[in-house]
Amino acid sequence: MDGTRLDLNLLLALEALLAERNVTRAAARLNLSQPALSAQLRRLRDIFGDPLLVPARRGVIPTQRALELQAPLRESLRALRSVVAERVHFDPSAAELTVAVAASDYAQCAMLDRIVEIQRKAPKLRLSWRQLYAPELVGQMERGEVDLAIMTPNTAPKQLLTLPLFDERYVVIARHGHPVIEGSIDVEQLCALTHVAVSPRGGGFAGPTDVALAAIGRQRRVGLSTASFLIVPELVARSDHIALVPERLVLRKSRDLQILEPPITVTGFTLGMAWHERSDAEPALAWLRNELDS
DNA sequence: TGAATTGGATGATTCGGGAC
DNA sequence: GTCCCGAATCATCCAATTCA
Repeated sequence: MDGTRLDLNLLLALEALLAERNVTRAAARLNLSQPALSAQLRRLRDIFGDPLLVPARRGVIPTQRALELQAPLRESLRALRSVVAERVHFDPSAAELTVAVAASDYAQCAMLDRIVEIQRKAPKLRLSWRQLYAPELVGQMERGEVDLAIMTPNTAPKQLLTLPLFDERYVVIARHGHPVIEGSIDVEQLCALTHVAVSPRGGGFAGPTDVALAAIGRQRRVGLSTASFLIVPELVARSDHIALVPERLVLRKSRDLQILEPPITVTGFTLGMAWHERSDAEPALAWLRNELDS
């Protein structure tokens, strides 16, 4: 390899090519024309003495050498971006930008206080919430359609960087004046009453509650499945149904609902953030992540 | 300061492979 | 066989940089 001919732009080109696996899209990502990036790829091949990316059915696929380069290249560029970013001062009070955040409606609800505080500190910051769909998240972030995702880190795509924010637990909710439930609930009542369940993708009737019940040889009846978390407290408040929901969803709902300790152990979850390496050193996004984590 | 070099853009073309 | 897509290449031009 002839290292004297290597410049940073070529490494950025290789990074984009490895991420997109398509010369045309990688060129668009770098704001270059396809022939210009093709020429950079030619120089990279010349320098590394390896084809690096070879034509495939759709786009290009990396050679073994290119795959070996991918991780160290990512780390090196990340370090370089950090060095540059440290010198850029971000002023939240004056910053005018729009940040796209993917999250479930529960996650939006859970982060409400922090969002209000962030918008107080950065009044010109516009947050664009969009529905979280994990399988498309990496592509959305690579295309710049999503800057940050609020999700459980263990379900985040492996290509993304993650940071846990807080642990969440489940509580049982029932309406005040419920004919059966008053102040507490036992396993018999939990299994006898009709539940409202959330299935973000729609149509599902099983969740962590069913896993916990199955572990003790019991089951429940889900009478209503909804794709939205936010509607569940309202449904429970207006019916004799009950629900197991993340605690932060109903923290301010005790006037309308009884919030009860579950009679079984339902495994909670960790809510966190996920973001793409390309925005890791972005000062505004780094500031936002730091605020969400505070 | 002007020539040489470098890198990128544009437009056109070729080539290979897949879909129909 | 034809069409489409994507990669690669070529010719030409332009702007920025380097160097004598």
